[in-house]
Amino acid sequence: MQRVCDPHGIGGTAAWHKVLAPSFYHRDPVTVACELLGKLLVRSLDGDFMIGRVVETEAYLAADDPANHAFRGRTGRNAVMFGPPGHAYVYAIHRYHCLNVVTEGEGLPSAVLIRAVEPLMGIDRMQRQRPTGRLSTLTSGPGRLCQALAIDRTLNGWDVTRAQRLWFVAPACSASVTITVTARIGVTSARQLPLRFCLGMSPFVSRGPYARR
DNA sequence: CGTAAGATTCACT
DNA sequence: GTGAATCTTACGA
Repeated sequence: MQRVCDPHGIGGTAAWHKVLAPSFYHRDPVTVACELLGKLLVRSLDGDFMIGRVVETEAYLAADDPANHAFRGRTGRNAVMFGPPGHAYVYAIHRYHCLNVVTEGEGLPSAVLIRAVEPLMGIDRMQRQRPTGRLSTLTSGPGRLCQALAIDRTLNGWDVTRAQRLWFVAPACSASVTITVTARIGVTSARQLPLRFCLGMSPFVSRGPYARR
């Protein structure tokens, strides 16, 4: 079992966080999307640590999901989704990037989009990449969090189970969470499917009644 | 090679 | 709520 120390004590005193292993991602995207809520996204850059708590995710299914980039087969852009689970699928949209984690594997092109995190650590470093007056708009959106955490295409295909550059951990202290399920944001097809998952009442989500301005 | 579309964000009305 | 910015990717000629 791989572990990483939390130098700032996020998650409680003397916290040791378990790095999420390949088996965590080797499941269906809905399960992974729900279980990623409350986990910590860790970005290591130039010796700095940036950490955010995952508060909003979306699942993109391998079958019968026209909103999935892989719906019409493998292309240069979506190739990572056809690879092993636990790797980052990063793509560009307009001026921004979006971070996904590949799930399932076995040639099933499914993934979970990370839509929002709550900034916990390395906030000064995040603000350097994405200057905002308010903390509530620093990482509340898929493009925003990638800008704040300096995530771009150079991380496409990156193995997020190795605790280098970009990875996820389970906090040492975690409480049970309430999950709100809604339709996905921004997609132009399969708008009805309930595949967006938010931590209940978190003000750091991108949209919804609890999103802070 | 040209063109259209997009899992976004921001400024503005 | 609406529209523009902006740029990569996909696809057809």
